[in-house]
Amino acid sequence: MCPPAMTLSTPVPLADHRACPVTDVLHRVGDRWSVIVIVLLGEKPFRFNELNRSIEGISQRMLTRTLRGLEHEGLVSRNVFPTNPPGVEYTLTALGESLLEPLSALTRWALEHHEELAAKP
Amino acid sequence: MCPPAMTLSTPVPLADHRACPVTDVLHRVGDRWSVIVIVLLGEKPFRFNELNRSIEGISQRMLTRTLRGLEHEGLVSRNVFPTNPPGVEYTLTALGESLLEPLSALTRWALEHHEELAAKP
DNA sequence: CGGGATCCTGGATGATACTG
DNA sequence: CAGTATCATCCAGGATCCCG
Repeated sequence: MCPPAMTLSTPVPLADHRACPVTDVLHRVGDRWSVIVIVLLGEKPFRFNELNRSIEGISQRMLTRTLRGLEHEGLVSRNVFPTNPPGVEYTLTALGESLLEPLSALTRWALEHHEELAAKP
Repeated sequence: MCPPAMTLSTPVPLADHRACPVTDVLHRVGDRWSVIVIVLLGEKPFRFNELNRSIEGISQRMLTRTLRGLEHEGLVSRNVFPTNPPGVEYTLTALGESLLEPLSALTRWALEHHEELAAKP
């Protein structure tokens, strides 16, 4: 790696994911929840429990971890409103929104071809 | 999920990955090696050990498993030549090649923005 | 409401050695 | 050359309880 800017085949050290931007990004976003959160936040801002309810199957713990991770990477921003009771709103950063587009390319492919993918379980 | 074909926010059951094509695809391809293999095979056919040498850090075991997985999903095809010594060549299927395009969208994003991603380790 | 802390499990991955 | 087999390890993820 890494394609297509770098010449492939000509070996490039990639001991860990960070050596390759593509693999790196996939590892940050390729987990079970990140993409779902990003796409949801691409629609509108969400509150914590609002997200928790919208994403079936996610645990509080993983939602917290996912949001913290995305926030830490600069894809999501966390805005606290000192109301009563306190409210926390999550939105995409500009960087996060820019990811929406390439993600939708994958989304389209998935919707168009997922039936062709053989051997589910 | 699942965007954008389905209305987001309006909860859709996604107990496991298979409930959402996008998440499903990300889970099949979002592992540590699959994308690398796919992109490499997008360039030209590869032999087993050729791949093994081209992908730094991969173990024989994981290369085997990754190839088997991709083959099983119909993204990669395995062609055996009963020569001496026997040779095995891996190529992308049509489906596999079709994945190359959306993948390159992510690739471009990664190359353009990976520096903006904060907090490596 | 919006989390944090703790314990635990399975699956993904690696190292090493062996084989047709 | 192209794998298989075995054992060990690591970490995402779930369950549960607690807190301001």
